[in-house]
Amino acid sequence: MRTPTIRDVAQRAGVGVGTVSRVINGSPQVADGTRQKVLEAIAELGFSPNKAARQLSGGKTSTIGVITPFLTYPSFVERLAGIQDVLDHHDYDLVLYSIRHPQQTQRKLRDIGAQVAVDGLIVLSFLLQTFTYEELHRMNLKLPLIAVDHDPEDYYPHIFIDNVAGGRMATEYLIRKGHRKIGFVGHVIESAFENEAGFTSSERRFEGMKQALRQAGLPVNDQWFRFGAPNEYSASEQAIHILSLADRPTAIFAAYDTLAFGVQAAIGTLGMKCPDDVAVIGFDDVKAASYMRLTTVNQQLFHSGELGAQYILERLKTGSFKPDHWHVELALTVVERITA
Amino acid sequence: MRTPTIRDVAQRAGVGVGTVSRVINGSPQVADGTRQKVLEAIAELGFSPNKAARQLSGGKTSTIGVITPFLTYPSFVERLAGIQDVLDHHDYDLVLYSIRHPQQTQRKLRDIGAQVAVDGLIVLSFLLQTFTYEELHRMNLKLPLIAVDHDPEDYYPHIFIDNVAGGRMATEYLIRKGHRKIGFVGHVIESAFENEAGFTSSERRFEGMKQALRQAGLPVNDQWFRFGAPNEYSASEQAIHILSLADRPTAIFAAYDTLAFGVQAAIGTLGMKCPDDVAVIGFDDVKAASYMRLTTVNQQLFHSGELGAQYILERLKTGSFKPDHWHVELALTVVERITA
DNA sequence: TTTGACAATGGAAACGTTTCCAGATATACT
DNA sequence: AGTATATCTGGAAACGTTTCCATTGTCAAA
Repeated sequence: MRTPTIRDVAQRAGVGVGTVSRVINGSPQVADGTRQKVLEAIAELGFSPNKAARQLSGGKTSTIGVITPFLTYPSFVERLAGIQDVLDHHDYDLVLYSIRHPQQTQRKLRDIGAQVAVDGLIVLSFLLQTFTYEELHRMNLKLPLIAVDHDPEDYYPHIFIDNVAGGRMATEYLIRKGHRKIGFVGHVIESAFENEAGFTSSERRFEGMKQALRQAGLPVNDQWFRFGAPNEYSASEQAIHILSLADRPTAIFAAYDTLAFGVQAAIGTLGMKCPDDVAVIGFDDVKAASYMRLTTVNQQLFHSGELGAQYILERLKTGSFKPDHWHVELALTVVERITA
Repeated sequence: MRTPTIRDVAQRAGVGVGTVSRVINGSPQVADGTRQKVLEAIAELGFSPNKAARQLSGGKTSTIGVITPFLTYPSFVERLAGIQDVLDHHDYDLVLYSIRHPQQTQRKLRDIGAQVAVDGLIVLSFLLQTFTYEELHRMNLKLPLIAVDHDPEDYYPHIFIDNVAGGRMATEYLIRKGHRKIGFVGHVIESAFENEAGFTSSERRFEGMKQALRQAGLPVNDQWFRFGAPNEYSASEQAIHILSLADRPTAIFAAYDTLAFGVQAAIGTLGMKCPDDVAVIGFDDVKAASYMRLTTVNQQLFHSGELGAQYILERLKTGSFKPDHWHVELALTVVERITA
């Protein structure tokens, strides 16, 4: 048997299709008795409105797109979870776009806009070059857009953190703990993709660290700063290098928690003890960090996703972003656990 | 200016809409010259077919749904990445459904089917009760379905592993390494959700372990087996309990890598060394396992996602699943690193 | 030249909603 | 009773494709 349409419902309830549509969409313009009949018919037939038709006719998709570069970074996933969570509560679907090559970005965005497959777009932990945002803005893409974990320079609303300040906080924490010789393990910008995409949080955090060091009159020793690929393994290698130096730091700041885990592993490998011989502080406060007892800088990953979804839904409902929601900075806090 | 429609393209190219449609869909029934004209018009106008209209008319959505219970388990994410990867190469979109309460499952599935929002569904690491599958089957849901990491008892095609055998492999590996006293840290089925959902890989792996133990004539000591929440922290607590026993095991098998990380942490906390005092083996071979140098059982997470997507796409193209693709068991291998 | 077969093309109908306008009915006021 | 007003309802048009059928043009064989 065919899946029932709105017309079947109308017939069964003995009303017109318009009325059924009004009931479905919660219009107040329906008499209670009529609404009741329609609701019954809907239940009896197990009717559920066809999404495509709805979309074609009304222009609404009940779908939000999320566009992200790498799926597997744990921080991305936590943000995604936050988004999914609020979308789910509002009966919105979430479609996931993932960009592999930066060249795709333009085309993909244009396609998404043209196909009208989503009502709005969350640009997650992304990394459009600013000029792309500018172009987007110029080509007047109709799609509401919000950036999470990136700063599109006032072209679009965004939720972001101050990475430089975060780097300072982490460093100052270590200084307060009595450390004078502090190292850094970060992410080198190597691949064309990451570079073009503007993947600079590691750099910014490092910048903050240097500021704090200088301000405290502590040594800024280039030998203690190493940059590699963004995974535990590489971080571990960098850390081993640093810690094998004759004159080695007593604490290491890792640009991401993932890197901090690698540093911890390195400390074990070298037969040292973590808080005692070398302290470690990370950045992000990924879920695993709490289990690993890593002292780190919390940046409200999950919440950033929630907020992004919330704001864009609100934008969809009211027609515009609230002025306060154009430039939302999330607070950072040092979470003290056992590694520093 | 309005976004261009197929009609605009037709007009510009001086042909009929039917012809444009044929060009878009790669029909061979178009003369080369005509095709050329149409292609040019498309490029000039920046036309991109409207998805909703296409869907409504043709019944195809170019979208695959993925339905999963918990977004944040790292193993789910890796599978998802595999799916995303092949979908992307075939220009399919991926929409993510996430189920919070098992009661939703039925309704959600029915909705997804009725709304015709996706062409096919990948039931990921899920956990429908078997009876749900049976019901689904009975209600003759038109949607092609494939299960990844779960076994819907021949009602639907599925990609799965033999968890019992995996548990045996892990245990036998430890035995081969000379261990005689082996503990287990697993996942207790506590919440109604997980229970109904049939979340039994931990149990099955434990079953395999007991088999191996018995077969080798080794002690099956209930004191060495502990079950808790599926996170590092809980695992760490369980491990501390086990390792504080006067008569303690020399090796621990953790049901998931995540748990193994907790066990490793516990070992550190207790001032023991990992391979020497207590060996640890995990299960899953999550990305982080390699960085953590965890010895574990690899179950081809990413590949399972790829396969699921591949098979369902094939099903969409050919109209049916290949017989070989109804019951696909993925091979398991012990990956030897440093923790055991 | 005629016929038949076939390739290429145009365009109407159909897909299932929402929206808008017109009509019907009920209510309130004079 | 008559009129104005407000509420409720029915149904046609529109959304942008795909698909199918009819038509035209071309070529080969008779």
